[in-house]
Amino acid sequence: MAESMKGLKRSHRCTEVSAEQVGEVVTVMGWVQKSRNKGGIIFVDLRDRSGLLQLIFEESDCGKDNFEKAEKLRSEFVIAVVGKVCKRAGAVNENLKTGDIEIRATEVRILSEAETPPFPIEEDSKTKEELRLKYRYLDLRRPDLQRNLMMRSQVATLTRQFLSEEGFLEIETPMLTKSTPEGARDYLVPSRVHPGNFYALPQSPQIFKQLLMCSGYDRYFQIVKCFRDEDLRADRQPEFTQIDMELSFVDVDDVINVNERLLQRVFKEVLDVEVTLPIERMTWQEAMDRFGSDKPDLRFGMELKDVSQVVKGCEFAVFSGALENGGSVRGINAKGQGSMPRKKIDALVDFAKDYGAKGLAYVAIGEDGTVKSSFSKFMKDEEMSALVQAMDGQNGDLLLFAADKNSVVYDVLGALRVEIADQLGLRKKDEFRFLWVTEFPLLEWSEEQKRFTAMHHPFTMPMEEDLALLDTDPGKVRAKAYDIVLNGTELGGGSVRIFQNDVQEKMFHVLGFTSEEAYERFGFLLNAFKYGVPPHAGLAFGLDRLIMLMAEEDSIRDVIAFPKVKDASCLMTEAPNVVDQKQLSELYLNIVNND
RNA sequence: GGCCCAGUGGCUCAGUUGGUUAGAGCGCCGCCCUGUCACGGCGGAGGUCGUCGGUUCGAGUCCGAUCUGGGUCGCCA
Repeated sequence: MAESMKGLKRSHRCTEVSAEQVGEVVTVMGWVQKSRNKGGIIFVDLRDRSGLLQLIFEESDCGKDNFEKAEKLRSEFVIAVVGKVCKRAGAVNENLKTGDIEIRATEVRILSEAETPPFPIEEDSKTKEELRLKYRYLDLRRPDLQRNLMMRSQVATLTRQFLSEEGFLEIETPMLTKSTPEGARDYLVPSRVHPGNFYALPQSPQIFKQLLMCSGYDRYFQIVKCFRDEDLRADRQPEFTQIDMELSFVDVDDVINVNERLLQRVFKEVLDVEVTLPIERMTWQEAMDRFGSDKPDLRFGMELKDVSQVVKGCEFAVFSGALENGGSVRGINAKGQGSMPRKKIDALVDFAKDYGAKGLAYVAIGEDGTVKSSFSKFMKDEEMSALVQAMDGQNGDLLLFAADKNSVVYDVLGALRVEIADQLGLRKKDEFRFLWVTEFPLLEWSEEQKRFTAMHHPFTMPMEEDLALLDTDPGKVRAKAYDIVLNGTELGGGSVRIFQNDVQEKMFHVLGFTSEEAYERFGFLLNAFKYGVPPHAGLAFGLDRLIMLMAEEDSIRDVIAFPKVKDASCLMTEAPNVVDQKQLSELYLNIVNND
């Protein structure tokens, strides 16, 4: 028995009504948050995306029929109310933006009744995410998610504004495109017209945006969905959104400059947070040496120290063995954690093992200066004190050491550093520490494939001074690649692209592609480059991660309207799902029975 | 694919060393209440403890498997 809203027009959102309108008649529409029936007087909190507004019903104002309707109101009913804005006669509610006023209703219409929702529609929900995602349309009514999505919209709008002012053109690129099996796993779409052939959904518009540079569009951007068929994480979804851009006639500094100004604008306007420019920069090597990570969290210290020289020659086989195999021994100093219970230290050792460490050596320095260590029996006193001194170990500190090949040592200590900071509450969400990480290695050795693979992608320009190394020592070549890091999260990354055919061919050669293979995969790009290509460079932000950090959330699921769960399914729509045999046969596909 | 955590009325949880009719708060339903806003008062309904199997005289509680969700390693050019 839903009523029509005919003849009514919403005049204000809930919190758009203020004390300035006292005496005016307004029409508000929204959801019933809560009804408090006192008998002869009924209070109703009305909710819309702007917030809450109190309605008050008395029979003397609205008449018998309307009052009886008001008595029937339950949570989540959708109603329209006409009434007069009044100063509150009773106490002011300090918790509400509209806490000093109320609407004295003269007419109410029940536009839609509602069943009791399966979980409370409220801020800071305690309800299991599983249930919230099944009823996402109800979850999205909650104020925190509404705030997040409104913030997301604001950031997107500001980004468009800013980039447009900077001369960027927004250009769309195809969603149905060609698989390029280098990199992440593709989502595939079967072609009906070409039986047995497949489109791939883009992992990024990479090649298209480079072609747009070839075509003279100069500065391109796009806020665009990208797809990767890999396992999910708190900050990884199979479909996610990038702020993607590419610029012609530029080098590293130009890309960095325009993007840090974009970040500055967005953080100022959305959060009123000042981002001081220029944003700090650090080479990849320095980031690894100091933080054991290519995306260091600068909100706290606990930097890595290389103590290989200090422990050289000691009797501890773990240390000497690592050094003999070309590795290193490094440590971090967890200040003031010397009294950490053995159980917690053991948990850290287990944590380190997850990252490939065979173990974790520690030195706990008591408040009185006594040293407890997992390896003291292998160390002479003077060796131990030299080590403690090298780590700047004070009374009450906990020193943790990893000894292995460098990549493992970095991984272990980098992760440990973050874990301990988390335990100590050093990662404050309202503190924003940006960092550019530059000079990434161009290539990394794949043990699995027994060849070099591109660390960024195969079109990344090597640094000029390292070009010669491509022939002699490819692993040492640094790239004109850069990542923007915020609070230990990779927010985005990009590179200057190769635009010279000879360099590109050399790159493919190092990657182990024959020219034929390279042409088969990227021929249209290589051909395009033959007809005049400007030097160009670009960058892409992960919009979901950006909003997650700005909204101080722990998962990008909280800033995506309809996210997927861990196994990449959607709990609400139950996608993916089976399709009709008819649909399949049109695609010349058959149901594969794995049983 | 591996490891870790969780799964008890609609929601959030408690459930002692396995032992009679499984509890609480909120929500829900009914009645009452003209200034509430965590409204209040009285009354009421509602669960067999994710699922399957096992141990036991007896299992929410122990064991195994499995499902679901989360975190993470691998993976993510």
